[in-house]
Amino acid sequence: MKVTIKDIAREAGVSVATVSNVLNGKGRVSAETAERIQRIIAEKNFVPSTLARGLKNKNTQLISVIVPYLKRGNFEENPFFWQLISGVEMGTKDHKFNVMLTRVEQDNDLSFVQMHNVDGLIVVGIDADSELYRSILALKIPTVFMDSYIDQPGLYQVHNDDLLGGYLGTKHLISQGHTKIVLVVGKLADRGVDFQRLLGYKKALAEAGLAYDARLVLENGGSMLGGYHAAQKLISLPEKVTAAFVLSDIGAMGLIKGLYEMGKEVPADLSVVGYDDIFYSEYTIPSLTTIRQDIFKKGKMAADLLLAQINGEPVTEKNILLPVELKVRASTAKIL
Amino acid sequence: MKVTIKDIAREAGVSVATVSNVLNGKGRVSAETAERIQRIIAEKNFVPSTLARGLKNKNTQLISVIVPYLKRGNFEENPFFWQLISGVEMGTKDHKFNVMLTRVEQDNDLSFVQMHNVDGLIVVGIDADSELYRSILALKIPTVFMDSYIDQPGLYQVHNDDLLGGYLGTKHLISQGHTKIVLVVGKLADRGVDFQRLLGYKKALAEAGLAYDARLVLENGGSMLGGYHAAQKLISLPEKVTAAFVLSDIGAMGLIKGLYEMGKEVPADLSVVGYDDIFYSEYTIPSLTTIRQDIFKKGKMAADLLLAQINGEPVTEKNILLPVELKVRASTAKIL
DNA sequence: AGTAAATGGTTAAACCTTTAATCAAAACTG
DNA sequence: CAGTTTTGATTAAAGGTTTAACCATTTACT
Repeated sequence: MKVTIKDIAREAGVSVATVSNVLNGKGRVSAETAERIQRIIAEKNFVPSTLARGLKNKNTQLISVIVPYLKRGNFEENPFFWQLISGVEMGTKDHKFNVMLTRVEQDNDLSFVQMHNVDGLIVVGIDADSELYRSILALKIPTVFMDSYIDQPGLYQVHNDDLLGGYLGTKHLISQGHTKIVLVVGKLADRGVDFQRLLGYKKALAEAGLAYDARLVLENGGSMLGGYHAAQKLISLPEKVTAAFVLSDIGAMGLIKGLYEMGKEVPADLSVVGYDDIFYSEYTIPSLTTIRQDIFKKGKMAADLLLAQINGEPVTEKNILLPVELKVRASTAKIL
Repeated sequence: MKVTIKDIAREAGVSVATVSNVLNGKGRVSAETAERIQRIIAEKNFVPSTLARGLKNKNTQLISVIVPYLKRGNFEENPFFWQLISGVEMGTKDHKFNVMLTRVEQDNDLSFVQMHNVDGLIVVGIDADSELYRSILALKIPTVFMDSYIDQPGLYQVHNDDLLGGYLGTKHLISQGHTKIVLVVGKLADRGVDFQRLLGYKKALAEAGLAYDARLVLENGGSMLGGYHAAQKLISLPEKVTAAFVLSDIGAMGLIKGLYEMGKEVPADLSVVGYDDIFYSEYTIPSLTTIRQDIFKKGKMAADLLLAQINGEPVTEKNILLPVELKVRASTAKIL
């Protein structure tokens, strides 16, 4: 059936310990023996069982990406997550690690971690105030948090510079003469990614001597449909706004669509800035001005950081802040 | 450290065998004892190790989704895959199975299957003529093929009715008066998804008494960029075409963008039909007429089929054909 | 030559479960 | 009451690998 280390040992006329030693480059084994064993391994296409290994060593070469529960659709809809996961997969592949994808529902069931002896966790966008967060910490296994802004020293975290992103997007609009700028956010909290971007938004306003108006901040615009609905809210605002900064590209797409259906043109009637620079942003009509964050790279970074943590390697910086960049395209224009 | 079956046994004052028995509902154990053990298990939050279990039983509650190598970007770009995987994840979750995501590169390295003792495989869009396909079969583990149209009885396969899809999209355009219809495909082969759709395209043409013209079939249009380039090819065609049927929504988005940049309007100058009905298709401008396939459901179906296979349950039909549907939106219009 | 050190291995226990085989006690039989 | 069946458990082996502790040769040193 399945070829085991025993088969190799028998074939090579040595003990299993010796085979194990050449497998792991440990112990003492002569060059010839090692070579012979290697040859037989290749010949018989032997792959050591991670199960048996893990049982002994407590490691499984398996990490898990946890995406907190989002209502169905939202998750699949946003390429952001997929690019991220793709980056993680890429980052682990070279190190012979595999990635398990696990969507944790409201029950916060993390039993798969113990079941599969997962070596480490990458957690995306979690609230430090949640039950899930506490459960994850209780696991006491190597973990990297992404896009979570958890205010606790010692944690491994990866972010893009969201404050800067919020600032750049807003500043760009201001530089085009806009003064009434709607900010469309997913969920407003006193921490997290959107909060940081809001800080950047405020900073840019303040720098330009513009007053911050909380009524211009529209919530629940994180999804396509959310952005679409935000269009109506935006139109019915008492003051006349000339620009919108939507904190996700898919939200921006929804918003533009909503405006379009109400006869408003982008950017003629309203300038729109998105956030993320997903693949589609270049291909929408009009193409989307947005804040670019290298999502793929972020995923890869998180993987690197996690593997370093798992292998007990020292890292210079546990808290990584990646750059963002303003991509000016066709959805924003100077005010007349 | 980690709580094991031994800890439970000690606490309950029984042997580990007894604990194992209540865990698996086997053997004979009195109601009281069983209850006491259950209580302690819950109390101590004990989860049996899949590693140890798998070592004994040869099953790991782990399946893997294999996406054949695609050039980077293409994979993350197409929400199709993600919806699919999301469906798979959903389909396995209830059965306490977990999903490993594995991108197989050109090296066709499937060693992770043996390493992790993966219980089953879901393979997306593979060519029956490839090395990878042969390697997968050689594994001799439960497998479901999706979107592969492998002409071999006994295999578990899931498809949408691609021939019908090709037919419906073409017929829709013909019904609007179009006679010169470009077909933009990913890769033309003598089998597979695109081939089936091509068959449908031809069928609709034949039915309408229109001649099939191979020059109207444009290749390499499966990605966004591919669709974008297809726009130029389309324009420079000797005959004047009035419609395009692009066999992926993202390709259609690219095409529309390409046309737009060359001053051509959709649907005024050219009608466009896409394929897949991904999330964005409703939000593009103009919204995209497309062939809807329930991708999420397809993923879930594949998962169900795989689990049935793994558990040795009888299935009535190994070869599942799911329906497709024409969604008429704004990117197609009657010819003047 | 006699001892010490290096070389190339082997043995056996451990990791955590499952399960077939076994056993003792209790509950039935007639 | 002696024998049989049922009940409720236990023991021990097995699954594939790693690794510390050993051991027998060979080589090096004075």
